[in-house]
Amino acid sequence: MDVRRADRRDDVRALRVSELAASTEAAARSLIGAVLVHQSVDGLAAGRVVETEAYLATDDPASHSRRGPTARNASMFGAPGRAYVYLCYGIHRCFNVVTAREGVGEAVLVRALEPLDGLDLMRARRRGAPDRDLCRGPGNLCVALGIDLAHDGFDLTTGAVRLWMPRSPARDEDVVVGPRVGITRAADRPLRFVLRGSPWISRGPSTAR
DNA sequence: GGAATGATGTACT
DNA sequence: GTACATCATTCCG
Repeated sequence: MDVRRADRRDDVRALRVSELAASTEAAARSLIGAVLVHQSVDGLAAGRVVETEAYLATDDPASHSRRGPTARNASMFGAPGRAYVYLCYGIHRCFNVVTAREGVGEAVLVRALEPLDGLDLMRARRRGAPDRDLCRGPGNLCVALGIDLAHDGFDLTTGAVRLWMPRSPARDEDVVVGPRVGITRAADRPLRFVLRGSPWISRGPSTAR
């Protein structure tokens, strides 16, 4: 077990649900630098958010909420500050932070983390992957942190999976904005946010200076 | 190095 | 049947 617990870092503070609601794009930007922690029976694993994408309720044909609630996306329409975890391509899990008020259907997809705590646990969960890839990509980071569909709808302020906000928000010039990746519809909209120069990004040109 | 491919749940045509 | 907010592996140059 790591000595330095991620939820006792002095560079983060508790998430306030109200700060997510103003706009999902703003939330996606402000989540850069946040710390995501999962305390499970196997131990604690945590990483710093370095890549996010906003998915909106209106004029966003790439969003799961575009056609209203279903069994799968129900928590995306639920309370803000909770998790929306879904199965992607029948195999992978993707973790989102619900941002908009109940009934609206907006969320921020977390696409990559810088591993911080519980590296050995992550390595065991990611069997054979190099450290560089432990939390690279939305499916991979869920494996590394042990996040699965059971966490769908979890309250990220009180539950086993928690989100801690950076005390010092990333400066505008340290966040690269660009088009979302891995989608075909609305693929040109600048709704992806990346920590400039981070080596932990999933892919794409967003480490550009 | 890059492109193609298979795995496969959910939701749509 | 087809598309999809993915990833690891295989094949090719």
